[in-house]
Amino acid sequence: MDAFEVNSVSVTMTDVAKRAGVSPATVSRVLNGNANVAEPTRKKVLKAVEELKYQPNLLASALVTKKTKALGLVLPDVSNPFFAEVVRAVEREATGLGYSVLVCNTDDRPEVEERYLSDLRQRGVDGIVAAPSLEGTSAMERVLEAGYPICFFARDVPTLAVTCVKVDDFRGGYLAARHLIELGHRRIAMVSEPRTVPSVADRVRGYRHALQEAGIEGETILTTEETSIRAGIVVAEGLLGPNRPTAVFCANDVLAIGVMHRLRREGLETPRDVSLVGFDGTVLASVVDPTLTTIAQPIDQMARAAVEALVAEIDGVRDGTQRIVFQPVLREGRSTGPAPG
Amino acid sequence: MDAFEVNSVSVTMTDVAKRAGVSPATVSRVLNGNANVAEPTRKKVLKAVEELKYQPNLLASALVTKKTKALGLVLPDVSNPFFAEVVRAVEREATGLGYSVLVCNTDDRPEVEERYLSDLRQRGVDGIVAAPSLEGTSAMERVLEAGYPICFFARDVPTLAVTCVKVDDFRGGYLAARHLIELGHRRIAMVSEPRTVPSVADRVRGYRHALQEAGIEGETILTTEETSIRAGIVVAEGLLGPNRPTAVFCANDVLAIGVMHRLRREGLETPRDVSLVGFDGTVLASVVDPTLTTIAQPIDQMARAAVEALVAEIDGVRDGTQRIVFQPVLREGRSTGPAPG
DNA sequence: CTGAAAGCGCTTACAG
DNA sequence: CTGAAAGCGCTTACAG
Repeated sequence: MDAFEVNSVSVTMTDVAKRAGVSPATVSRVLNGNANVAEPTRKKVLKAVEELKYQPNLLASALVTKKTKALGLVLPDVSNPFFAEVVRAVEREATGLGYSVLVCNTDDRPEVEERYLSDLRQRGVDGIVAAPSLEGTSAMERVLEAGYPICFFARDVPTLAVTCVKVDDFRGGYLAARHLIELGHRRIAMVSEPRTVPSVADRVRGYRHALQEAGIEGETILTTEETSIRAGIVVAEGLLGPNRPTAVFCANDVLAIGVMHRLRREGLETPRDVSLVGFDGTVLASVVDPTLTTIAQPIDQMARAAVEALVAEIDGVRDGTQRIVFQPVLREGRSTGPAPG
Repeated sequence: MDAFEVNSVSVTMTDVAKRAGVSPATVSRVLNGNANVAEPTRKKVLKAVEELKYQPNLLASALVTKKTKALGLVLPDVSNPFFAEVVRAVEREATGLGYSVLVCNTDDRPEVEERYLSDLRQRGVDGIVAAPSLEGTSAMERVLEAGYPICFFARDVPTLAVTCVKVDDFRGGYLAARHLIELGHRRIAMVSEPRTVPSVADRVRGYRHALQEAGIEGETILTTEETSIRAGIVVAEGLLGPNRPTAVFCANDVLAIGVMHRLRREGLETPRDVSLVGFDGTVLASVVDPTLTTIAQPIDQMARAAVEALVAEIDGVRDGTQRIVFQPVLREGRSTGPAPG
C-alpha cells in the first residue's frame, strides 16, 4: 500500500491551481481548451503545469465526461497472422485519433467473448471493434441493443443491424473457386471453419456458386473446429484417397498452410498434384514455398474504416449503422496451377 | 450527448442500495467481499444486483482504490509473429489474474514509446510489460525511478535495475553459431538488428564468442534498421559475392526468412549452399521450406513469469527487482547442413 | 454488522 | 473571464 505514494501520478490539478494562483476549474479550462481563458491566466497555468510536470488523471476525467478514449478490440486469436495485422492496424488508427486499445482474445469461445464484452463495458470503453465468434451471440445482441458503439470487423452477422467492416466474403469464395475452375480443375474441395463462424458461410456460398456456375456437381466441404496449422494438417486427412480433389480452397491461410504440409508429407506436390488457395492474404502466404495463392483482405484500409466509423458513432457524428464492404483480391502465388492430366 | 442515456452502464450502486433497502456502503461491502455482512443482508443485496443487472463502474472504483486492474503491453511490432505470440500469451496470463491489457505498438521509435509510457500512466495502468526500444531510454528510466511496476520482456537493459523476463541471448547466439561450426562452417556471417536494440548486442556477443572459441577469425555482421522480410531481403545483398559465407545466423526469424528468399532468388540453395539459423522460434520457422533452424524462446513460460512477477510487485508481495532468464533452445530445422566442400 | 460522511481527481453548469 | 459548488460512482475510515 505504501507504494502508492511513489507510483501514483501524484500531482493533481489542485496542486497546479495553487501554484498558478487560480481555481482548479480554470486549470481544467485551459487544459481542455474549450473555454475562454485570458491569455495571462493561461500562461500562468501552463507554466505551473510545466513546472510540476502535471499529467491529468484520465480516470477522474472519464468519470465525469463518460469518455475514456479507449476502444475494445475483441478477436478470436491475435496470434493468427491475419488478426495480428488487425491488431497492429487498428491500434495505429486508434492511436491516431487519441484512443487506446484493449485487446481481448476469445479463442472463438462465446462464453469468453461474453465475459470480455461485459468487462469492456464496465471499463467504460467508448466503443468496440469485434470479430464475433458466432452468429447472433446473445451477448453481442445485448451490447447492440444497449446502443453501445460497436463495429464488427471481418466477420459479419447478417441478421443484426450493425456497423460492420469486412470484405465481400461471398465474392472471395467465388474468386477462389473460379480461379481454380479456370485452371481446369473440376474436383475442387473446400476446407472450412465451422459455418457458424460469421462470414465463413459466405465464403462457402461463393465457392459453391462458382462450382454450380461451371456446372460442377458434387462438392466436398471439410470442416475443422479449430483454426491452426495443426488442424489443417489433421483435416487434410479427408482429402486423401484415390478420389482426391485436384484443388483445395481453404477458408483461411493458416488452414491452407496445414493442408499444404500434409499433402507434401503424403508425397503430393503443390501445385502439380493439388492446387491450393487460401484466404486473408497474410504473411504466411508469401513465405511458404510454393507461395500460396490467396484471397487478400485490405487490412489497413479496413482498420481505418472501422475505427473511423466507430469514432464517428462515438462522437455522435454518425448514427445508424452501415456496412462497409471492401473487395477482396486474388493474390496469385505459385500454389495454383493447371489441373493434372 | 443523448447517446449516454443509452450507452452508459446506467444502473448505479445507489440504485441497488435503494432496491435492497440498504446503504451504498453495504452494497460495496458485499460486492467486494472483504467485510463482514450479515447473511440476510447479503442475500437482499445480491438479489437486487441480479434484478437490476448491476455492473460496477470500474472507473469509479479505480479512482478511489488506485487500482485499474489493467496492464500496459508495450511492444515494437505486434504483427511480428514473435510479438503476436507475446500479445496472446501475456493477455492470457493477465486475464487469468483479472487484468485487462492495453496494447501499444512502438515501431521501436523512442518518441512513440515515450508517449505510450506517459499515456499508460495517465490511464493508471497498474503495471507495464515492455520490450524497450533502446538501451537506456530516458522515458523508461523515469518510469522506473517513479517506482512504477514494470517488467521488461525479451529485451533487457543491463544498466538498469529492473524486473526482466528474457531468454539468455548470449547463449542463444552462442548456440546458433556453435551449431553451424559443428557442421563444419567457418565463414559464418550474422545479420542483425541495430545493436542499440536491447538484447541484440548479447546475441552478437554469443555469436562472436563461439567463433573465437573455434579459432575463427574475421566475422561479418550486417545490420539493418528495420525488421521485416523486406529488410532481410535487402540486407542479404551484403552476403552475396565471391567470398560469401557458407552460413548465416540472423538475429530473428523474420530477417532470416528475408535472407532465405534473397538467397534463393540469387540461385543459392539452403542449406546446400548456405545454411541459415534464425532466432525466436516463431511459426514462420516451421512454415518455410526448408524449415528454419531457429533459437526458440519459451514464450508461454516467459509470459507467465512476466505477468506473475509484475502482479506480485503490484500487490506488494514482492519488492526489489529480479531478472528471470530462460534458456533458449536450438530447434533444428532443415535450413542447416554441413558446410559445402 | 451497518450507515453517514468524506473523498478519489476531475468537469461543468451557475453566478458574478 | 473566473470561482465556488455540486457531482461523476465508487470505497473506506469512523461511529455506533
